[in-house]
Amino acid sequence: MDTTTLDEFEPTYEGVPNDDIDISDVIEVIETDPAYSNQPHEEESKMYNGVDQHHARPRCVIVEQPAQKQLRFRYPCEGRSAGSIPGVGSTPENKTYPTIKITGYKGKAIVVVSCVTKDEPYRPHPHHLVGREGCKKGVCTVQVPEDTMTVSFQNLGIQCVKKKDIEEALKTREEIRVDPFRTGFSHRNQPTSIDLNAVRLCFQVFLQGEQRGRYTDLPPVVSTPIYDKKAMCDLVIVKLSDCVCPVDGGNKDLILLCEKVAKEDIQIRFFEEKNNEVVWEGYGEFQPNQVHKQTAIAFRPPKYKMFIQLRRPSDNATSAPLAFQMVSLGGKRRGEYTESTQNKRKLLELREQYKDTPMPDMYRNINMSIPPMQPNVKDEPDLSRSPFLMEPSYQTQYHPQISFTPNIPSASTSQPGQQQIPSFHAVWGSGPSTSYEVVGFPNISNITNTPNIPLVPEVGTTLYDMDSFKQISINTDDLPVTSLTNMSLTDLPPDGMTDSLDRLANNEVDRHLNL
Amino acid sequence: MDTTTLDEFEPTYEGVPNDDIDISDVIEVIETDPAYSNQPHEEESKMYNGVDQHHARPRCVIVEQPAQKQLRFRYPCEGRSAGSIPGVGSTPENKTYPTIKITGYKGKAIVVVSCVTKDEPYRPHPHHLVGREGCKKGVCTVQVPEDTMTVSFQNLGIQCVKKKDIEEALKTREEIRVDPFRTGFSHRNQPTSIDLNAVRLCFQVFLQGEQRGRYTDLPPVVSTPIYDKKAMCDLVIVKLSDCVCPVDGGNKDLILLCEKVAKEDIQIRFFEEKNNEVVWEGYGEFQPNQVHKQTAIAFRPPKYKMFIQLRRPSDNATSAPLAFQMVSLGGKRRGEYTESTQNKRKLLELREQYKDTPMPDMYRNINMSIPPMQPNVKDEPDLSRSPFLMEPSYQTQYHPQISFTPNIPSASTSQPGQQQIPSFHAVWGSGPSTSYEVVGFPNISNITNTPNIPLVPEVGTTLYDMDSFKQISINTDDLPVTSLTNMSLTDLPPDGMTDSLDRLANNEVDRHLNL
DNA sequence: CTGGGTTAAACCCAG
DNA sequence: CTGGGTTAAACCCAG
Repeated sequence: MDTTTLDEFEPTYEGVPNDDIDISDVIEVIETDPAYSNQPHEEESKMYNGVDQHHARPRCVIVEQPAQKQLRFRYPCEGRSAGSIPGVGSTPENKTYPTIKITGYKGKAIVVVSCVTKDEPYRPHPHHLVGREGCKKGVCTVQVPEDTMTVSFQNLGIQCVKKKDIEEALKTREEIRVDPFRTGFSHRNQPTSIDLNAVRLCFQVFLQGEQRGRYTDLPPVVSTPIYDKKAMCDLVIVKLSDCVCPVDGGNKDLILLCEKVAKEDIQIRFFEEKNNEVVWEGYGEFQPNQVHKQTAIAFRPPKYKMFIQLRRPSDNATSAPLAFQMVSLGGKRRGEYTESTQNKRKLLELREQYKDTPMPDMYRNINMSIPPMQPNVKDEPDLSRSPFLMEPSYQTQYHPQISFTPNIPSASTSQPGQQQIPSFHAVWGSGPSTSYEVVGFPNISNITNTPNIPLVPEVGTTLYDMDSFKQISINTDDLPVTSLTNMSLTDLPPDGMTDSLDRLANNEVDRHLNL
Repeated sequence: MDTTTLDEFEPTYEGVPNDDIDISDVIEVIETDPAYSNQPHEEESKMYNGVDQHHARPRCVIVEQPAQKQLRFRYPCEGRSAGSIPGVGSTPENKTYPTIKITGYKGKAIVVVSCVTKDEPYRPHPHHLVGREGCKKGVCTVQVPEDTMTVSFQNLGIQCVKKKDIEEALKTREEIRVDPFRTGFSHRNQPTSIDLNAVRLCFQVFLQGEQRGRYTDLPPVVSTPIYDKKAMCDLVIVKLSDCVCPVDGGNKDLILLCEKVAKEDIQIRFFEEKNNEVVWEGYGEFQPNQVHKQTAIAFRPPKYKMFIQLRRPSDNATSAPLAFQMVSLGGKRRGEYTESTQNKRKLLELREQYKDTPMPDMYRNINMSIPPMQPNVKDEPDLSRSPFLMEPSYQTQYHPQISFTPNIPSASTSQPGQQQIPSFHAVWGSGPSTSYEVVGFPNISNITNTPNIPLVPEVGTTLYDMDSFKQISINTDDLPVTSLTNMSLTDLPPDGMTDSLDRLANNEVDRHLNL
């Protein structure tokens, strides 16, 4: 192995970067080492100073990766510090920074940090590392403290070059001979091939050999990619115009405000979970041109789609499933009828009331008439043209709730798994019918024994009067039930279940103020 | 008066710009004329060639002003033509261009067009005029056809300089001595003082004197300002999340998508017109930070506010008005009750049906109980804390429609007064009551004579069944009317009245495709 | 000074 | 080639 004399290297006190190191000299190691490559350096360990060379080969290990998207790259023209790359695990209370540790060696060492391209081969990246300490000509050179053999880079910013300056920046890099993977600098001539929104940190460690001033290099190590926060922002729903919609998606677009998205690369995913498993998902319908200025999307919620099959409880046998789409009556002739919906609050109350009563899953045990559909029903049958639509029997009396949960990152920390998940509610529309969602419940009489309906209901009991009335109509079957079909969930104020999303729909745009 | 020899001036055939004119020489006129100023040139007319100097002083008149915001200024780096400024009156069918005419003179003349600042004094503006013909060094020089003495500038684009290049651009302008109002070029040192988003065209006309090659200048004329289309765009509502809301504004924000607006300088105005007069207006409530990325606004619709007073028809005497705010019952305790609304379609039908029946204005002749409010009611009484709120008598049975009209510029032309005005509907909420909006109508029996209500209404007649049922309940007064109070207008599909806005809410985001 | 929103400058796609 | 949307670069405000 070659070692290199680093004449000017004058170690300062431990742990403090040495601004006097001339990178070119450190780089000499690389330049003059014919065996240098990306492969493990098999022979090297034996000559390291102070190493137990039989138990551990000296290595550079990244013990704290840089955060991926926490830092905005800054242009030189912004005339300011470029900030500090935090560590992945950094929190406001416990800040961390990208950190490396040299294992299998104790003694003098120098680290040179530079930007390389995100993708292999890891070419020198024109962006500059800047910071209070050790940064010169876009690379950062620090002496490793001998007690810990660990360096935490507390002030490493990324100063991005503009396209026009790529060539110049790479020329500089070539001059100081920082090309960790020996890829050369030919990419300087295809400036557009370089992704300016992502870099990796590359750590090159130089160990002092037996003679003071002579150094040997370890294989370079690259970090996980770092993305420019400005370009690659997290997906964030800032606000939603509505937090309820009919099960068939309705005939009105919703509007979602969001952080910058690319109109050709964005979806709105609705999903339903049960016991932590996704039991249903659907996507908001919109064309790329419905993405407004990259920050808002007008879309139609998905239809809640399901299948129908026979099932025999004794042996769990099932028939082949048929696609089955529930539509509100309003869907029959678009624009013709009111979209009637069901009182969610009441349903929840009923559920709560009967939650200990053994009964089949509400999602299946329903009093529903099934039209004689063809076995090979298309995935999305155009029910508006179905002959069965005119069948009264097709008018469903099924009114469960579904909820799905847009992914809302919590405000300040981006810890996965700690997200606040407001829910969005689809509501079952209903046409005229004489039975209702409560048909799935036993003991229906329990909630229909309120025979005295005040003609002018007292304020504060309105809802209950309505329910009573409804039950009566269900049981007596002598009143047109159109009276039941117009409770609008969209008019419902938030309750416990919709509260978080309602906040989103009403206040979340202010979050920048409140953080 | 001085005249100037324009040695190199070789007139080409009429009406065609002469690229060979050296502007500097034309400008000599200005430079060497000590009397030159912004004031009218009193003495000049007598010496013009071919002029009836007793009847008209030669003048340059702008016969077609440039369009104000139709052209995007282009940077040199965009490497392309900068387009053509249309005339104010330009339409796709009949394109016009900025045009000047020289009156009171017939003969050889040259026009020099350059950009000056929007505000007085009209200093040379660094932006360049570019175009196919006659444009050099940022100014345009054209020979005036002698037959018409009119020049229409069919290809005049504005190439904007970037801030850094202001100084250089003004230096060039100084070199060619184009400074129509003799303001000098000192503003070159305060580049930030120059508004780069607006210019005026300045026309300087030089008349050929008796001797060929000798020219005299007319007072410079400036056009109306031209704004960079990119910077100063028209206010456009692209989409609205909802086209109905409760009269009290509701408890849900609406979202409006728009073209770029400044968050500190934008309002959402709601207004109601009657016979072309604005009878009510209100503003959407939002904070500047509710403006999302300059292109969307989350806001709360205004409350529809009114006053109450006594009026004696015989002499038109009126009492002092009291402020009166109608609220839906849902407003009483937020989150407590459903926001009940009224079936707008039916109301419209009723109106249509009775439109020829003499009756008082629906907006006043209503069966409404008024709580004993204090004379000095605040403008926006906090009704949620009012003791009267608990009074059943306060529950209004008043259900008119109000509509107001967001200002939607028509797509391609910006002709004032030719706008398509979709309407937005506020709906009156209602609590339980035994009478309804129809109380204002005579002959109520006319619409209640449908005694046979099918128990299972036929599909397609649902709405009518509902109406029949409702009327019955109104007349028999023996059914709880909660059944009536839950027809959600927000669930209503568009009808004729809401159609245009509904299209806005659903499709307008696509308009870029369809134009 | 920082984070981060907004504007000005460049770039580039679709018709 | 155009109009006009989008990205990259600069600028700048508020805490």
